[in-house]
Amino acid sequence: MNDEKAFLTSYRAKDYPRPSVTVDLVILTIVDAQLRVLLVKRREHPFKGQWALPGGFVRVGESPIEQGEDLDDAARRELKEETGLDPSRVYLEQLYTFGRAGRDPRLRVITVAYYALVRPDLAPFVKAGGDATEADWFDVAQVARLGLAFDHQEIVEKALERIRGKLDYTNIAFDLVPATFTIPELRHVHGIVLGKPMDPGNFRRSFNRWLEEGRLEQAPGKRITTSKPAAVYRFKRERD
Amino acid sequence: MNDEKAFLTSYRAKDYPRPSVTVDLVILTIVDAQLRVLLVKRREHPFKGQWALPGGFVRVGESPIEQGEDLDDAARRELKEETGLDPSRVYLEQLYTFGRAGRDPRLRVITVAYYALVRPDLAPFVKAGGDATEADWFDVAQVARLGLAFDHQEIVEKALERIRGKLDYTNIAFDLVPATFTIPELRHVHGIVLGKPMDPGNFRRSFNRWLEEGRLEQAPGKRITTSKPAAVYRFKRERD
DNA sequence: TAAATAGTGTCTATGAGACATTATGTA
DNA sequence: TACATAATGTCTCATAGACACTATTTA
Repeated sequence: MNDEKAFLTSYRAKDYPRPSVTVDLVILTIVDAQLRVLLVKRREHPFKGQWALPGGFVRVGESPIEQGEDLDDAARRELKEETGLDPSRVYLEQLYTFGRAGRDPRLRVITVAYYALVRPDLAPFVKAGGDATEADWFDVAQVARLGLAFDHQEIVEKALERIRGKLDYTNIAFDLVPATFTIPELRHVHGIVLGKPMDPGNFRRSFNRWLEEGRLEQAPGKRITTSKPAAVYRFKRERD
Repeated sequence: MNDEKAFLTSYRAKDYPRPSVTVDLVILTIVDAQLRVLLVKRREHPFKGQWALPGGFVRVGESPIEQGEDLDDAARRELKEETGLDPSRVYLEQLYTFGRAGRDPRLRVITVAYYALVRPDLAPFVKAGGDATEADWFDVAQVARLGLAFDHQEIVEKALERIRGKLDYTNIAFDLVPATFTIPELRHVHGIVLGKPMDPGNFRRSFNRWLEEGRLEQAPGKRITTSKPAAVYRFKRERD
């Protein structure tokens, strides 16, 4: 026990060079029938003037008992800072960690990337430019042309890969529609994310399975349309 | 451009507290019909004397042009150091990043976890205790009882979840059999990983599909057995 | 020839994809 | 009533699970 105390004080890991660690966020939503990602314009070098993923440094404490914030908390904090949204109302998941030497030309930065799914009815409330930075939603199909800063293009692609893979065996699609939605609306979302239209009949079949499984329930009301209105559903709130 | 230079020198991120970053490895193989993980006994506090995942600090450079090693390289280096195996002959994939404040009682440590699959014919060559540390292979079903150091139990569970999920839609099972193998042998591996025996007929059906897809090919020779010997196959070497 | 294991075949249920058809609400 | 879209139904094909059966090699 004395032994342990002695060790704790003599521990020298902090004498070795340490990297900076950031969280970067791939914040996605659907606007105008396009899958869009929130980007911020860099106001400083490097990559000044280019678009980048929102993100920031993980807060680290220097004492053993006050070590700073958890990674997930850092991601939630950044989400809140960049969008103004309540993190509890947004799906957030760790994506991958990018740490190539030289990915930041200044110094060694390792970034833990997260992706977030924002329901489109909340997207308009995202205060574009939270802390006076320019920010906007971009069609994910267009970001390659923008020439993103750092390795952020790669991070966006990894996020798309992930959500496309998880789309049909998880509930994540429900975080890309408003609180209530119709079958055709959800079908369109799937089509947009996967980049190809879904068959109405086949999609409905899957949808009905989800209903039977209890992941969904019918909601009161109907959509105001110019033809036959569709029934309205909602997601039964408990996360997978 | 002058502007940029000025910024690079004045950049102050290094004045903020930074975490230590490590890579930890969940190195798996199959020994005696059990899925086993390589653990090392800690020789220092904290958790002195307890079993832990092998791992180590990511090497970080302090100059912008010499920033240290990539994360994947750090994982490969640790793998080589801990097992003596050629990393090019081992399947290695980033798993998840664990960074809860307090997970290391000494100071803030964020660890990027990787998992590795070692072919069982290579496992005996793993020099248990590479750098004079005690090391051994443990049945994954038993590690919970050992009381692993840090949050390593959680990391192992995440690795198992990952490989179980990827088992039937990727080629990873081929990294848990010797270079040549029979259908029953591969079937046993699947059964061991998933924790339940596979049906011989059904498994063979899947196997034949992989053959048709060109992921496998028949190899010369047969197994020496006490009854009817099975045909021998090998994996067509190109990674998914 | 018996034992053991490799290897084959069959029946059923499930889900995906393609596509035709019917139903229902609005203008 | 016409139009638009929601909703249903059908056919085919691929795959998984359960399980019965045949074939082949060794001792």
